[in-house]
Amino acid sequence: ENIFDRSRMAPKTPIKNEPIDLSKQKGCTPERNPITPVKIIDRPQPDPWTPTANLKMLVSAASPDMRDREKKKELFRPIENSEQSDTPDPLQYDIVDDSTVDEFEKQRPSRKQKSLGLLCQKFLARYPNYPLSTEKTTISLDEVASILGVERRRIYDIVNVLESLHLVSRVAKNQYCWHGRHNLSQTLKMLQEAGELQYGELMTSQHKEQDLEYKSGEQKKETTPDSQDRPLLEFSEPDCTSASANSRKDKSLRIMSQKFVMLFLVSKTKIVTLDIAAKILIEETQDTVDHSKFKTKVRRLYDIANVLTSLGLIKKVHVTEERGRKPAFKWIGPLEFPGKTDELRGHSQTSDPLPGTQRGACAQYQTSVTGKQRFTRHTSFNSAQPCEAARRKVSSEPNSPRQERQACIVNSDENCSKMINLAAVCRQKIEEDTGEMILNSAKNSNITLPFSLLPVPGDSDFCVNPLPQAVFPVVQADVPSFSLPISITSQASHPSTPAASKTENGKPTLVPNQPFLCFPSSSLFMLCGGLQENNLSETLPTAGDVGNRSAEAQAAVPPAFCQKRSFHKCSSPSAPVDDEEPAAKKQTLEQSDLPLSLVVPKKPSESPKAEPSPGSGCSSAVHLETNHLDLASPAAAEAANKESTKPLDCQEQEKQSQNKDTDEPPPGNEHIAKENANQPFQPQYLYVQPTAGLSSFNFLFSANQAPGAINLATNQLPSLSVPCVMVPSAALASFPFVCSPSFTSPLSPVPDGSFSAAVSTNFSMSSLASATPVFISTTAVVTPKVSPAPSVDPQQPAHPTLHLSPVLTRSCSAVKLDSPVCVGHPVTLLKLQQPSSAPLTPKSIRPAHHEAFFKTPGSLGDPVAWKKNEGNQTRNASSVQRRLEISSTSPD
DNA sequence: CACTCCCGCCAATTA
DNA sequence: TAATTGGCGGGAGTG
Repeated sequence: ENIFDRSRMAPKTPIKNEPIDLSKQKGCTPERNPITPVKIIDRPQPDPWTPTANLKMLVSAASPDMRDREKKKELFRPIENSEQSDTPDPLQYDIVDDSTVDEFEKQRPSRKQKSLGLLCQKFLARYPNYPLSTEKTTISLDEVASILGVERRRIYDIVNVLESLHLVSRVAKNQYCWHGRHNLSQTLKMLQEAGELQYGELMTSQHKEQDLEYKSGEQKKETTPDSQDRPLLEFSEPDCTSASANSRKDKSLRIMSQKFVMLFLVSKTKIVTLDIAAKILIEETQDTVDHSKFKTKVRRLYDIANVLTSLGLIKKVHVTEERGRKPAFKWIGPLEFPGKTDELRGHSQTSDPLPGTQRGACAQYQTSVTGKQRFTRHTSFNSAQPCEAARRKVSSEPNSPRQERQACIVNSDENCSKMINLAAVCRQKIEEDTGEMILNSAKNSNITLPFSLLPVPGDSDFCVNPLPQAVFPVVQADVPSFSLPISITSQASHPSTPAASKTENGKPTLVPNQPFLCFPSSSLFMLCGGLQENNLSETLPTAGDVGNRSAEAQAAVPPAFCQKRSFHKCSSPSAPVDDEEPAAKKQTLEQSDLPLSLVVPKKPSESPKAEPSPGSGCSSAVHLETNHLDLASPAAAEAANKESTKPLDCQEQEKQSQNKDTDEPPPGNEHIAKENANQPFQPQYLYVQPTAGLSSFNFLFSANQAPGAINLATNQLPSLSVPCVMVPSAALASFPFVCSPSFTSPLSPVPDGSFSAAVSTNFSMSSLASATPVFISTTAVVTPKVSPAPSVDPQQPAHPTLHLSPVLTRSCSAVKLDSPVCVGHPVTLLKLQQPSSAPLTPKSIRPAHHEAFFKTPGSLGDPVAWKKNEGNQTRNASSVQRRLEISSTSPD
C-alpha cells in the first residue's frame, strides 16, 4: 500500500518517522554517532515531507525480516516512487514515472528497473555531490535499503564501490558517512599514481614474462614488489579518515573497483574491456584463470561498472576487436587531477626508508629519475597501505584471515597474476588491434599508458607518477633479456640514488636528472640525454664485460630502455651531457606548450638546463625517465619487431640533417616517413608538440646532435643546428618521444641563445606538410622513405652508423633515424599508421602494430639490435649519419 | 545464444 | 550467538 502511495504520496505523512528519510534528505544526520545507529530507532520520528516516509516507517519498524518482505512486496518499485516523492531528485523518477504509468509494470518491474545502476542512481540522488563540509551525512544502510526497496545486499554493492572512491566511508556498523565528490579528484589521482606504478610494473613484468621466460624469476621479483605496492589502492582509505571503516578488510569488491578505475586512469585510450579487466583483476596471480573465476570476476565488474556508470565516471562502449565486439567501458570522468596528492606525498616521503622490495623497485626507478617527489608519492601509497593493513590487523585483533588473505593477494599475488594476465593480454592486444584496446596499450606499453596519462598535468606530480612506472616497464619491455637486467639494475639502484643507477652503466653524472622523459603522445615529448649515448657505447663495453647483468642489459638496451642507461651513458663518458638532458626534458615539457623554438634553442646550447623554462625542471626530469621507460617498453613490444631500429638511427639522423634545411618547407616529401616509428633511443630528440604552433607537425630535436650535425644545420640555418625530426602530429600523437636534452658539443658554431631563436625560425612550419612527418636531424635529415627503399639505408652513405643494427628493417618499415651523435640510438619512427603517409606500410608489419600500441618510438627496435646499434652508432653517430629505412618491405 | 547482472545463499567477520 | 558484510555463482532477463 505504501508503495502505491508513493505515487500519490502526499506529503501527508509527516509522521513517518524514519530517520532514514532524514538521512536521505540531504541533510544528514550529522550528529549521529559513528556508532552504528540502530535502524529501528529511527522510526518514531516522522518526517514531514517524505511521502515515502510511510514506507520507510513501515520498513524500519519492521524487523529486518519484515523489511525484506516488505521490500519484496514493494518491489513493485514503490521504492522509486517513494523516493521520488521524497526527494526531488529527478534521476530516479524516470523509471518511476513509467512504472507509474503502468502499474503492472511497476509491479513487475523489469529487470532494468532493478538494475544496480539504476539503484545506484537513486542512491546517489539522495545525497549531494558536494555536501557542505560542515555537515556530515550519514547513511544508514537499512534506511536506504528500505527506502530504495532493495535488499541490503545490493546496497553493499553500491557502497563498497563508493567507498573505494572515497565517496563514502564506513563509520560504524550499518552506517556510512557520505563525503560526496570533494575528494574524488584526489582519490582518482591517487589511483592513477598507484595504477601507474602497479600496472606499469606489471606491464613491465609482463613484457618480461612474455619476452623472456628465463627472466621470469627476476621479473617475478619485481612484480612481487609491485604487487605489494598494490595495496596502495587501499591507501586512500587511510586518508579518508574514517578509520573505523578501515577495519574492514579490503573487500574484493572495493579493491576490484579501485583497480578497475586504475586501469582506466592508466590506459591511454581510457577504454577498458571487461575481459581484460577481469584478467587483470583476477586475484592472485595465477595463471590459473579458471573459467569460472573469470566469469565471476566479470560479474563483479559489471556490478562495479554499473556503479561507476551511475557516477558518471565511465560509460559503456563496445570495442571491436579482431574477434568481434567486446564489451568495454570508457572513462568519461576527469583525467587530470589537481595536485592534491601532496598530502599523500607528505606521507609517502618516507619512501626511501621503505624497504621495499617492491617499492624499492619503484623507487629505484623513480629515483633514477630523481623524482623524489614522485617517489615519495608512490611510497606514500605504499606506506600508507601497509599502515592500513597494520591497522586493520590490529583492530581485528587476532586477525582476520580474510584480511590477511585479501591483503596479500591483492598486493602481491594479484599483481603477479595481473601482470601475467596483462602480459597475455598485451600480447593478444598487440596481435589484435592496437587501437582498440586500451588495456592492450596499457599493458603492452605499460609505460606508455602512464605517460599518456601523465602528460596532461605536467605538474611535478604528474611527473612523478609516470616516471617510475614508465621507466621500469620500458626497460623490460624493450628487451626482454635486456630488460631484465635493466630492470634489475634499476631496482638495484636506489631510488634515492637515481644517479647511482645511472652510474651503473656509466657515470652517475646526472643522477637526479633523468635523461629521458616520456610523454604521452598528446602532450609530448621527450627527452633524453642522448649525447651520452656515446657514453652508452662506452658503457656498453663495460656491459660487455659484465655481460650479463644490468650493465649488459643497459648496454644492450636500447636507448629507450634505459633511461637509466642513458643517464649512465651520459654520465659516464660524456657525462656532461647528462646535465643537459634534464634540461632538455624540461624544455620539452615546456615546449609542449611552447613552440619548437624553445626546445631547439636549448638543445643547441647543450645545456638544456639553462633553457629550461622555469619551472618544470623537476617534473621534466621525471618525465624524462618515464619516457625512457616508455621507449623501452615499446621496444620490448616491438622486440618482436626488433631489429629495425638500429641502423635507422643513423640514417635518420642523416636524413634529418639533410632535411632540416628542407624541413621548414613541407618537408614532408623529403622526410616524410610515414611510419614514424621513431625510436630515438639514444639519439635524443626533443619533441615539440604539434599543437604548439606547428600546425600539425611535431618536431623532434635530437639532443644529441652531433656537433657535426649541428654544423650542418648551421649551413642554412644556424638555428637549425639542432637536429630535429619532425613528425606529423597525428603520427606522433600516439607515440611517445624521447628527447635528449643534451647535445653535446654541438653547436659550437652557434651560441646557445642564438640557436634557439634560429631554430625556431627554421622550423617555421608553414611549409611543412601536415601529413608527412618530417624528420630533421642535425646531422642528417632523414627523408621519408616514402619510396620503398626498404631494407636499405640507402640514403646513407655508408656511414658507419648503420652499423648497426639491422634495425628496423624489418617489416616494420619504420623509418629510423640515427642521430649521429647518438649513441647509436637509432631513432625509429614508429610507424605512423597514418594513412596519409603511406609509403610505409606499417600495417603490413605486425611489429608495427606493437609499436603502434606502444607508440613509443623507442619500442620499435629490438633491444638487442639497439644495443648493438647504440654501441656502434653512438660512435658512428658522432659522424653525421642518417638513415631511413622502410622497414615494411624488408625486415632485415 | 551471448551478454548482463539480479538474486540470494551462505561463509566470514563483527558486535 | 546474532547480526552484519560481502563472496560467489546460478540462472533469468535482454537483445
